[in-house]
Amino acid sequence: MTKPRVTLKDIAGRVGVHPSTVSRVLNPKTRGMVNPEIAATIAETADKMGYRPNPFAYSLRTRRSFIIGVMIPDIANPVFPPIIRGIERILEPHGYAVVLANTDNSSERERVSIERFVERQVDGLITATSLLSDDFLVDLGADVPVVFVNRRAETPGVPSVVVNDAAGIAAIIEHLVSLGHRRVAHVAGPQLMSTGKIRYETFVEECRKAGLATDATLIEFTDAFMEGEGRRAATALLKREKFTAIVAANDLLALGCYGALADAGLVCGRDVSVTGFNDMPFVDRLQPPLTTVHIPLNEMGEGAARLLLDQLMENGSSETTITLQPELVVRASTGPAPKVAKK
Amino acid sequence: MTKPRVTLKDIAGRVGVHPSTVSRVLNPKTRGMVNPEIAATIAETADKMGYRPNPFAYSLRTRRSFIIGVMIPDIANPVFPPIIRGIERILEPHGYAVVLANTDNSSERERVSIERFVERQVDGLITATSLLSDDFLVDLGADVPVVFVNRRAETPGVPSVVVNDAAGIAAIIEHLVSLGHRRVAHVAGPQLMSTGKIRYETFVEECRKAGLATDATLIEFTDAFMEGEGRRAATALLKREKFTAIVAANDLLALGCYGALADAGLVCGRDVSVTGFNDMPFVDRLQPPLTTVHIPLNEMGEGAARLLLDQLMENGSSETTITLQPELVVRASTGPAPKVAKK
DNA sequence: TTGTATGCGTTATCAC
DNA sequence: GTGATAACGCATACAA
Repeated sequence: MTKPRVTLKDIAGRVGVHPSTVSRVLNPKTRGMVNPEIAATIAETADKMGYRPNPFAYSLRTRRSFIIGVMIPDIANPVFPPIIRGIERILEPHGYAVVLANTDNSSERERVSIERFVERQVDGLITATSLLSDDFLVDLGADVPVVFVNRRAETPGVPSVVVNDAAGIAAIIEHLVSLGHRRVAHVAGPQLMSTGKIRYETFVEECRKAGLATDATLIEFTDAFMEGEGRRAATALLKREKFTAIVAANDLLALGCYGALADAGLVCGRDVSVTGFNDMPFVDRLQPPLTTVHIPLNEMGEGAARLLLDQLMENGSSETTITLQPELVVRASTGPAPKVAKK
Repeated sequence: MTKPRVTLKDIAGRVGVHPSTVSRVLNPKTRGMVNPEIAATIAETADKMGYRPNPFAYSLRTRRSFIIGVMIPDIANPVFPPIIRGIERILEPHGYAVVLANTDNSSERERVSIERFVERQVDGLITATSLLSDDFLVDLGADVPVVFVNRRAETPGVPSVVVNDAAGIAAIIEHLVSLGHRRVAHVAGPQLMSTGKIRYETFVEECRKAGLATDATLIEFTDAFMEGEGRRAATALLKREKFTAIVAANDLLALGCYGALADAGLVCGRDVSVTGFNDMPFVDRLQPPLTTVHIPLNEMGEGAARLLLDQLMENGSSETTITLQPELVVRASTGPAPKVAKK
């Protein structure tokens, strides 16, 4: 039942040459070294015998695993599957397999995941998480190239692919202003994450520019980009402030705002407008459909994979940071500011 | 920069023993063979030197990769992430890494993915896809244990974890009957998949038992469990039949039905009731929230992982099939049958 | 152009 | 109990 695998030696014996000759033929880079006729014979019988290179032997020899580690907070967050597929689409044709690690936004789990990746000798690492410092991620205690996705690297020279968060937030503010909103609250993301920080800072800046209310009490920070945190934050805001719209730092937080509004008996999109960020799958089917900023998740994954490949192939990696443009998508969760700000 | 990895030989040299002794100490199974004192010294210096076993050398020797392949149709389908996390939760503590393959419901891609997995010498395979025949999956041309998840294996003795589809469909029919529905349509899944087939057959059977209309024209088959197919099927049904409810074979198809109803100017849950299957994430937030059958996705993944571990550890795998119980979740997409069936 | 020899880092089978 | 040695399958520097 367990058919023993065909090895180079088996083929060599069959053809009557030395295993190293077979090795040369089967390796594209060295195939030119060998007599074309005998090479053809070897290739043919290798094929006939169903030869499959032993990845362990290969890796042991070359120290290349052809495995890429991808670290994300949580695959159940709809933002990540499209990114992952983008990564795979680029990497798979090059022979790389992807191993995922969910960190659940725990720096401890990030650390452990990285440890596992290094043990497994991954050839590269793409991380969409952002708790650990750059230093830690960049210097893994091994020579592993890293690419950040959806997170800006502080260390210069470290490749990353991000969206223009500032432009997205600016578009949201402009949209809300055009609807007549003057008091806009912000459910801010974790300030340890570059996305949370930039969106927050841009929010403040754009409100100021637009002449909107800038009370610090209109802002509530969260510990994680998760629905529960969004709900908590929005509830707190509703308790202490008056406003007609909430800008959430991402879709999941916006979803939490939906919950908080429902709790308070307010109608989202009429009493209070809500905006998200990311345009993750299915938010167009929510109740009400979410006004948000669309970001090209697939392209982000593809870009990250390409940046990684650049490093792996030692190409003078021309670009180091890819910045993608977001796009405002207006749906029913935003509407004209009510004359009297509810609660 | 590239610190060379510490090897057994390095440790041996440091302690003054032979590498094989170090190997014995570092392997739990053979540690008992060696003098406790020297063993302690070795373990200590190994730790101090930051020893990490080389997985390639280990795998080359033992033919175990500690990698499990997981084949799914599409990670962007919200049903799968919870299953995957369930799998990882069980497998990770045992040292296994998971490599995913998306097949996009293409048997060709399934074939290629399996090929890749076998090449990479995965220790086991979990598949949530269902296009290829059992024979093909079970006999991979290598000695790789397989577990099916969310698919019933035809070949006896092949482990699988499934839900009681029949019970789920029966609960839906009972629910609809209690709401006064008499003409119920079915958007059936692909009949090549066990879930599609069983749900269809149960639908027919339960309608008969309940005395509902059983016209064959009330049923439309789809080619894939995808939103677009659901929309197409529901549109076709609306064109040719009268009914007050649609039972979709899963949530994604139900989502397609939403679209078709909207196209036809009908209000889901009032004019026509719609039900799904799976209770995938976010369907409780749809417009309207979807009445569906909840299935324990996490447990399915965990169960599959456990069945696989049973095979990997050569435990006399006691059970071979795990059947989980589904649960009807009533939401706003179902309501009382309107007096006059809207087209 | 091809064969020889060696080593990648382990585990396992021998002796001692 | 421990050391020596071979072997896992491959790539490659060197020799021919």
